[in-house]
Amino acid sequence: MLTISQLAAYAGVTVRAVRHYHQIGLLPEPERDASGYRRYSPAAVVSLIRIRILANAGVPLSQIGQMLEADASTFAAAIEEIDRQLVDEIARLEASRKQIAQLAAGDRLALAPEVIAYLDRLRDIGVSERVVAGERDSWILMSARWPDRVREWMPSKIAQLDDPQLIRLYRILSEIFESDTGDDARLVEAADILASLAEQAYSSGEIDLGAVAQDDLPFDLLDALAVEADPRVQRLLDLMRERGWDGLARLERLAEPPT
Amino acid sequence: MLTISQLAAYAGVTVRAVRHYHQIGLLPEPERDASGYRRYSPAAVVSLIRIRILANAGVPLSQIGQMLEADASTFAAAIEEIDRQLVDEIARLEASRKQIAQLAAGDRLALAPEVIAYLDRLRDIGVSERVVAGERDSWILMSARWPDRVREWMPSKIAQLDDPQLIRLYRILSEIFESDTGDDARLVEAADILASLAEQAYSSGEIDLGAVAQDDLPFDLLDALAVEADPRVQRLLDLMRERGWDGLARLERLAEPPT
DNA sequence: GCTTGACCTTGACGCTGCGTCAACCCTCCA
DNA sequence: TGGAGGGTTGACGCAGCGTCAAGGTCAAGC
Repeated sequence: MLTISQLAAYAGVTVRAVRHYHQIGLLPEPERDASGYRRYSPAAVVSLIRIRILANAGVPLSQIGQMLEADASTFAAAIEEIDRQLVDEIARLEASRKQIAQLAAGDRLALAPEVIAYLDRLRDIGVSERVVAGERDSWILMSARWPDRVREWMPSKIAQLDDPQLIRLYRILSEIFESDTGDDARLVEAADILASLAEQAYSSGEIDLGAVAQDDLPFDLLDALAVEADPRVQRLLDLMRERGWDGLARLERLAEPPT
Repeated sequence: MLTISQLAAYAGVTVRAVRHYHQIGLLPEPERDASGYRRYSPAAVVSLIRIRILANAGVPLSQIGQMLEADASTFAAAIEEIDRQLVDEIARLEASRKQIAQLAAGDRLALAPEVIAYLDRLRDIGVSERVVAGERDSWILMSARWPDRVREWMPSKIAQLDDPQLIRLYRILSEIFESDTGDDARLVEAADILASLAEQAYSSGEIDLGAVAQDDLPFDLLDALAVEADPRVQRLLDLMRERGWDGLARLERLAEPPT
């Protein structure tokens, strides 16, 4: 007859594990000796090892009991199911590794390389860090909402940065938000350029980001984010409304031009 | 300003998860409105998404806070560590899949194919199912204790089954344990053969399972297992002692032959 | 006979990342 | 004004044990 620690040692598990198996009814409680100690027969070692074989194979403890009693076909089906779950879990971890590799590859926010390129391009044309940070946050939101489509959109966004009007717009915005003064004339100028660009896009039938913009991620959120970062953005929004446009991240023509 | 459900929806997580992040201090609690509701700024969406990016990459929540504040090299080191853990975990699951494949391959106890072959061989030479089951349980214990070495030992074990004396021994044992009578003459015969085989092995310098037998897995356990399966094994053990041998699973010559 | 150390007992909390009630309050809309 | 659909805190549950806590027991040496 064996004590619990001997049993555990033979089977290569901890005493605590054995007691746990008793608790959940996986391994039957043996008789106790006079002092209340559990006393095990050698056969218990075999039972315990069989349990561990299944547990090591990834079978949840809650299923092991049934599996040890099951007939061959039931057993095989259960095994297949467990294997499917293992495959899924492995796939999930592999996906995590890819994510982590992206993070390690310099970019701490897992933005697509195209977005990184876009932000770098902004810096190249003289856009201030503050404005770039605002753009970055916006693209973080966009990437979270449309992780796949963002990469498709970037080439045209990058191409647009060749437009001298757009470059001028970004530079003005940089100057405004780099300074602490409320330079309203600059804001008006920015609004004019923005309205002009919107007009061009509208007449050429170009609809910035496609139909996705309709309902799903309110572009209002992006605007609100910008306003929060710098309240002067609110003034810019107002100026745009005066010019017949609603929003900023996504411009929409107002139904009725305000009086 | 956003409610908690809007925040959660934008970031693609559950409300419960957001509250959990508050609880563990990962996401700062926002101001409450007059009725005690949490009200979030748009920037909170970005914070939350950043948290999720790391979490999805397999970073434990407890580390995400520090990682978001860490400098580049600390961050990189942490990433590397996480990746190592992911690799380990994947390896563990792959190992489980191998185990499971073995189980699916017909053998429900994960015995090495060599052991299965040995047991089949026993059946072929006419050994009864009961005795084979006893052998199987013994090899389950052996495999648990020496998972790698068992496979090396089997070829010689299988070769030994060509010995007519051994075949005869196994057949006698089968007859004994298949019948319900206490046929002592048969037991004596078995003991004689066993002693003779032990003598041969001893004189040829063959030490059954090598030095492993010394201390680690008491072969007494195997003997006790057999006695438990059928008490008549005890008589066999006694007979062997009379013949100067101790044990059964592993025979050892007694220092002093009993009087 | 006494101490000491190793081993046994039950009971309970901790870990991870939330899911899922429960019981109650707030807001908005028909 | 009533009901649906938000929000709030608090608590338990999940898997598989690890790890105290607070004792009782056993074998050995003095």
